[in-house]
Amino acid sequence: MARTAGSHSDITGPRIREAALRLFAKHGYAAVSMRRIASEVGVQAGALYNYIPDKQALLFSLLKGHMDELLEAWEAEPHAADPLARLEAFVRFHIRFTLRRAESIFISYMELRNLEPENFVQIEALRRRYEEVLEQILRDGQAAGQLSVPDTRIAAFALIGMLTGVNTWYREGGRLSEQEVAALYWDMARKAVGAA
Amino acid sequence: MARTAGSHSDITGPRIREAALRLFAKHGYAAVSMRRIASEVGVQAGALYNYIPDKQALLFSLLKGHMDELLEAWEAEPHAADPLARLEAFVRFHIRFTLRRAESIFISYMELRNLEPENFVQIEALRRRYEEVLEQILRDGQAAGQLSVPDTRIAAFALIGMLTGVNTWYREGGRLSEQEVAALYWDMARKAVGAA
DNA sequence: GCTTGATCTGAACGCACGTTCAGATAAACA
DNA sequence: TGTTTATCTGAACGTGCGTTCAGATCAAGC
Repeated sequence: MARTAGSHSDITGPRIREAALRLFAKHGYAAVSMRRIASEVGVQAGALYNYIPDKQALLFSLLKGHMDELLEAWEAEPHAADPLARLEAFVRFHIRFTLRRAESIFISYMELRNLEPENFVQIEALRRRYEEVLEQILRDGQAAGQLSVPDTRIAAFALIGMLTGVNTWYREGGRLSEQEVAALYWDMARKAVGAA
Repeated sequence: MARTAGSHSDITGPRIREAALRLFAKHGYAAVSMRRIASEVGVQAGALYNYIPDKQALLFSLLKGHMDELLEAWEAEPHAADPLARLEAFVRFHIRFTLRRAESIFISYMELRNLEPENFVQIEALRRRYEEVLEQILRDGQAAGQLSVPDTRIAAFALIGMLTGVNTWYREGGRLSEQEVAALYWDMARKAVGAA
């Protein structure tokens, strides 16, 4: 669907990001050409440069946008005072986010290595902040005697790895609903950290 | 280190695979050129084609080799009859393998999407066979009343995700040894599946 | 209805890609 | 020592890459 010249700024901008996200997730950053993204949007490659300085900035913007959205969405979540309740909220939140933003989650793990150093450190810092959220919950729960893990830092990594793994097998319309998956993972996560 | 003409077949072959493995793991398949691999080996790009038909076959060969080694290494492991003991052996085996073959593990998750369809299905089948090993252990353990998971298939995915995640943070010479890491993960894995 | 300015086209830039192959080289064997 | 042959070089092939830019196009504001 070729686009004629004129003003489509409000449409084209978001569509570039959507197409890039989808294609990067499917084929990888390095394997996707600007021409391919442009053709998906229905535009010539040159037109992309009205919206982004270069390909690297496009990748960074996608990852930064994703991490910001992730952290903001967690902040917007109702915060229980009780550590165990907060852990359950975190697990369910993470599963939900992982399933609904599968492509973003995917590329923010896969494409870190394709970020230029100064972009990498920014994304890495945001990721650490998210991991820190979980670790703090575990520390609080441990202090409250509600759970027991050998090492809160490692436990945080282990839980996030376990939860994020859901997008290697989950397919919409499969045998389990999002709620059922969340319940299964919460059951295992709760036990893994030694909570009642 | 430029190589002069003549016979270095026994050296060059393995070195191509080692260089490709390292570079693919670091930068990704699509981002690594044949010239770059060749230069790492100390040879011109054309010389690679004495050893591999093309770039895709090189990737496939690395992934196939890795999966074969993984499955064979598990078979070679002493097999306890007791399901819980076998689960512990599997966890420790998987951690050990993940840490020692970090690059292979990494690309066999990351580069699946860069395999051509007929290559993909082969690797995918091997991966499923490995997952099936774990699921069978969980089923046996469940039948023996030694553990309790809500769904053996999902539990297998969750455990593998949790264990494999170790290579996102583990660095040799860090604060924990391989044995300590394995002990921590086994503690969490055991609890996660509701074993005593 | 005309002008302005944002938006897009289409061609071009230099460069690097995967792959091929004739010819140079040196190790292995007679 | 001379010959053979596996191995590697170096140049070339067509292709596609990210990016630039002059000029065409059209929506919006006067």
